[in-house]
Amino acid sequence: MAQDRRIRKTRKLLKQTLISVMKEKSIKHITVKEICEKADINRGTFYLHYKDVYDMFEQLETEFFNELKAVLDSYHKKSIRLRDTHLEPLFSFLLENKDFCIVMLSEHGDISFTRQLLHYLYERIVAVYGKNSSKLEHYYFFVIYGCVGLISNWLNTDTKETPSQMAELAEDVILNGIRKYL
Amino acid sequence: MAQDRRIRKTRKLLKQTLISVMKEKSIKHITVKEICEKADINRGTFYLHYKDVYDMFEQLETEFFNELKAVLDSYHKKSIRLRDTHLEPLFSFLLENKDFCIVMLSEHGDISFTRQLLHYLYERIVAVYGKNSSKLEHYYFFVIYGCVGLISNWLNTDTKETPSQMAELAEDVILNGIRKYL
DNA sequence: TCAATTAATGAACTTAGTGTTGATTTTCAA
DNA sequence: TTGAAAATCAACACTAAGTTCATTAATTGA
Repeated sequence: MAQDRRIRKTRKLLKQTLISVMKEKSIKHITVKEICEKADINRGTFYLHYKDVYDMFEQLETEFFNELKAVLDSYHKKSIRLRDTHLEPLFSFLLENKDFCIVMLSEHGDISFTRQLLHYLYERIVAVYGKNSSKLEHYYFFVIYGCVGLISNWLNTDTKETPSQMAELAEDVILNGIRKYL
Repeated sequence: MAQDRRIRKTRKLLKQTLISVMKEKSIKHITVKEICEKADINRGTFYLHYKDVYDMFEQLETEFFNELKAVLDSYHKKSIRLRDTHLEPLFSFLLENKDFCIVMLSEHGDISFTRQLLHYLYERIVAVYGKNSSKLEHYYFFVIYGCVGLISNWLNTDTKETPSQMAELAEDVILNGIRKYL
């Protein structure tokens, strides 16, 4: 964490402004000039912290995934069930960062956020179940993309379910499919 | 389809060039200038056809999804099985457009392609199984994202399986989950 | 094959955002 | 309170965007 209060305040303000602007328009049409004007921060100051809009975007991502990793690691081995060790804390963390996640996963976001989330889930599932056949690999991809779909739909329908309910639902569909619901 | 041969040739060349450049770098860093130089086409000519790089990108997408829709509609009701009526023709069409799909779904692509593909699959699944509870809605999102995951992994691992094999695999994991494979 | 039409080119131009610099002011931590 | 460092401000050169218009080349259909 940055020591100097000025640095903390500047970065926080720029971050809030970027997320706020992303609610209205796509990351690809956002300029450094616009962010700085809305944040009322000198454009030169922006360049003291970030190379460009995408560099800033990536730094926010990195921050987010480091936090996520720290949270999930703390749940290590307290229980045997997937839903307790991985799914429930995952959904809880996403709920805490709801606004951020919604814009990042939306059509205004960048493909790299979704891909990093997928990559992260992939690492987790391989760590738990190992890496065997190419067929199993296909299933892993199905499941991790599927979870991102669940997450996206959950966040965009006012998170009516609790993280715990979502974890149960996710575990069920991962393991048993949707046959019984059709 | 455009009548004038000059128009057809110009657009085809620009399309090939864009896809080729996207193999090396992300859409967000590609300029009109670069495309035109690589295609050896006057920059002014580009603006006769497209507003900007993203407008071009969107037009290619639209073309692609119109074709996909036409293909899938032709399989209507020939069989009762999901894998025959939807999955097999879907995988076949994607295989035919492999190069295009790989770059569009890659980290060099734009989020809008993935989202349009998801949107399209969503419409299909709702058409087949209807729209009931919010719980079922969650499952739909799980399944359609899951399919995109399967597609992405399949295309990026040299499409070792046939479209028919992928259709069977997809149907199985959608309906029954992955319990038996762990 | 010819004539009318229309697409593509080339050059010029304005506009807008980028990224950097250096001097100056403000804020911070110790 | 003071020295250090962050933020500001104005100025700068640079690059790509997007438009205009006169000119050249290619196409279609009669």
